[in-house]
Amino acid sequence: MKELPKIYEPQKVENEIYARWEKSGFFAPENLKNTSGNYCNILPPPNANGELHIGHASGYTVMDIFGRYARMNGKKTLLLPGKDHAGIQTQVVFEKKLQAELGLSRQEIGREDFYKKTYAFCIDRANYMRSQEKKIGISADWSREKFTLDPDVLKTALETFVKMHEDGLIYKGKRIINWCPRCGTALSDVEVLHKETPGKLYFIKYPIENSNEFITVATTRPETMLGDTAVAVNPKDKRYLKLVGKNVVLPLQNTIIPIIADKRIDLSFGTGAVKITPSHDPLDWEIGKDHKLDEIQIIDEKSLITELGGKYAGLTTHEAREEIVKDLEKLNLLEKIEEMTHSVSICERCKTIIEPLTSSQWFINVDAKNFSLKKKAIEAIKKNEIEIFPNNFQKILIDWFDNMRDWCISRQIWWGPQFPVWYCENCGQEKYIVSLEKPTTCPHCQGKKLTRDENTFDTWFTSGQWAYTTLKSKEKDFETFYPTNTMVMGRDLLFFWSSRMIMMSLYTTGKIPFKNLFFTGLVLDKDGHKFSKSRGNGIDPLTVIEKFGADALRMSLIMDSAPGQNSRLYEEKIETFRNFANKLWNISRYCLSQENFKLVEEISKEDINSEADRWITDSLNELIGKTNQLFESKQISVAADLLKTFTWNSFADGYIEAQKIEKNDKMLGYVLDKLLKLWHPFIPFVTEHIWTLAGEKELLMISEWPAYEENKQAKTSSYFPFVLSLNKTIRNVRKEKNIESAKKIELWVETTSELSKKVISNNADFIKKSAGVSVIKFNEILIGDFIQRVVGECIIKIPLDGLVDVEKEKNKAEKEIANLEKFIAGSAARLGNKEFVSKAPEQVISQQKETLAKKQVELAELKKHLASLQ
RNA sequence: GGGUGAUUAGCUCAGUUGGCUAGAGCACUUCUCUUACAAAGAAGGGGUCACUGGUUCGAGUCCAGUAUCACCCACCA
Repeated sequence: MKELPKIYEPQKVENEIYARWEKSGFFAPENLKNTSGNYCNILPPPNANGELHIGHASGYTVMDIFGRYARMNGKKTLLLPGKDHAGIQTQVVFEKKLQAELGLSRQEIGREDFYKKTYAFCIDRANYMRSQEKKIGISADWSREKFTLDPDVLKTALETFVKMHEDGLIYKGKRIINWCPRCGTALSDVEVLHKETPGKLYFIKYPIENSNEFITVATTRPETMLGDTAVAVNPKDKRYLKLVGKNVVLPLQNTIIPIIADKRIDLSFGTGAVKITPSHDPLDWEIGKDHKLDEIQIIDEKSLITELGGKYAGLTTHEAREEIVKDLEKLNLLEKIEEMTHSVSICERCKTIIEPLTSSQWFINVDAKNFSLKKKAIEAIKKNEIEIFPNNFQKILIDWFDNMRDWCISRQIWWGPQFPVWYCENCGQEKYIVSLEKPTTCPHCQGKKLTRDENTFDTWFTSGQWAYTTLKSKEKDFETFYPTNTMVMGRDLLFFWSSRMIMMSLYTTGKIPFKNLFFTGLVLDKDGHKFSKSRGNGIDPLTVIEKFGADALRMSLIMDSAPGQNSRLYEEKIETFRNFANKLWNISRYCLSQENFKLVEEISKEDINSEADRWITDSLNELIGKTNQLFESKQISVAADLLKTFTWNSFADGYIEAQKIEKNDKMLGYVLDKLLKLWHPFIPFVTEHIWTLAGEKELLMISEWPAYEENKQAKTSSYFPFVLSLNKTIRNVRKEKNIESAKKIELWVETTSELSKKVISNNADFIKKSAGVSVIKFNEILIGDFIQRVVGECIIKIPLDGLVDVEKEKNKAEKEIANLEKFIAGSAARLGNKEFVSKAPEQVISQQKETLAKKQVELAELKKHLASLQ
């Protein structure tokens, strides 16, 4: 056996290990042998415009852990990777790049060229990101990797548009939408953020027609009054009841507009009277529609006042506001201005203030009569067809669907798939043709001059179909793997993505897209802040991997966190897992250094010789059972924690130390074999590396997951822990009395328990060696100074002439007696309680009785001890 | 305005059908370079599980309310 380095160096082996996995072909499901059942996770496609960040790494780790677990459990496993073209975001990123590097705007290079260049940019980024994904260790099938703009993927997505249009779920209409003046496009509701901003509330007096009276309205945006077509009050508002039905003269515009009543008006806000601007406010637009009010668009798509704004035409909204306020003051129509904070809508991507506008856009009717997307989704979720982790997100999602409004899917950007919609020069915009291919003639007038709709799709329209557009690249994959098993995503994508996938999939395939939906929380920095460029607190996954190894990164991302909960990442934390990988490495190094060591899959009864052997095999079996359970309930961080405790405390500190005295190489090989397998999903690199060093030819990645023996008796497994606690007690005494490690001590045991005696005798060598004991005596009379402790049913005495501090010993004993008495009192009271005895499960009662008996023995011994000290 | 989550050791957090004299890692104290590992080993200190009630034989765990923090949603003109 060649000399192995003392310290595990992931940097030197990870790339090579990944290359072996890839070369083996086992990332592709069809190459896996003896499979039963399928497992599929379509990986969320990251935006192909940058690089991986720690959030991606977090999700990928979770997916890979589940994927590797499934593969080792004999499932035909497919993790399908991909990239997203990410419409608006990529356009924003690439426009900046274009400006910075070439000083050009997209308009200057033109739509076609811009598209080509952006495409090339995305492909380039995708290649780079793929190399990052491999570094993390994702066992994905790269031969199936997809891009949202791949022709086959896109075709499936666009076919959905055609079908939805045929089914009447798509309509084009002039409605109020969120307009980003910087991006120059409409946005859906979820792409708009709200920010609390200080502002002013202007109280403006509107003169009532043919009267000297006024009605005062309050607004934060006085400039929109140019487009007012009504003033509304609540029908229950007694203050204004008599004014309903009358008209007011709209100041500055001098038009006559009505006073209407609408129950959506809040009596308590402002003056209770609201100016209605249907063209520039969502609520006003709805009220306007219901009351058949005119829509006057006075702000254009560049945030400038239109011709309809009279003398203010051409001003920016900001300039117009100042002018209007001045003019109102001159007319003595401005009653007052109050300071207030209100929430302002901003663009999710570029943070520009959103301008609500009426505009002609394409929408999906999410609540159509023949197929209500939202109702179908709610139904599926309520029926638990999709299990959501954490479970409480179910309610949040249902509430969101309940309130979902029609989905605006058209964007006026250049980057993204264009609508498969055509217009004929003769027939105009009203009579459009929906068709994947460009029609040769207009079906209405046979005209031949056809142009394509310039709109591009909302990114979420294509990524919302990702679960099946990817699989449909190979029809057989779709049949085999759909619906998929697991979907993992960040909680920030709850509304953006999970919701859309559920709706779109139910519509197109009639089935849910995935059976399990697992949300990861946000990864935050040490102080709980989000990672951001402006804060400069980013942690680059590759830097971490270079410094600590991919396994350490993976562990630090999934530990200390429950589904949907945020977690914090910082170097000290990553370091502890680097240390763990090194511990496992050294455990293995020790095992490998043993003479006839090899990994063993099975052991027989004859291989179990000592208390320690029995204990470790029983505990290992129990560990496997618990790990399986935890995997099933998706509690991977708890599972990893359990594995860690077993590996470090039970195996390394307990078993291996004992095994040094009573050798059993076969047992070492057995436990290590199982541990490498159990650990593999979490820390695939170091486990695969050790596996190979141990002489295995097949890859650990496709080895069989350890079997749990359900009916295994574990009666004797508590004997060895008793030996360990005996050891600990002796060491504690040594420590307390400052006995140098070279000095041997005697151990006098007093016990009536034959079993305890037997267990101690059986493990005498181990106790002697590891606790520095020269001789063990049973039930003999000891004369002279000694320290006494109680362990289980034994009193142990350690003769120490001149070292015993009687006062200290007394104090210690008294304190312990008080503790025990308190516990015994409580326990006895419980057992004396008829209700407890009749209602608690048998197991709890017997356990309670057992503990009580033990503690009573201890107490009696301690009291004897105390008496002897008097 | 509505909702969700959090509140457990100095710090970061686990604790999923209620059975716990409440756990881990880091940090801390003391000792040890003992032939797998100082990125380690050994021993130890540290918590009325935010608060108030309730249900229960039994509550960190379930219910109701309160407080603080965080996040999300919203058509607050």
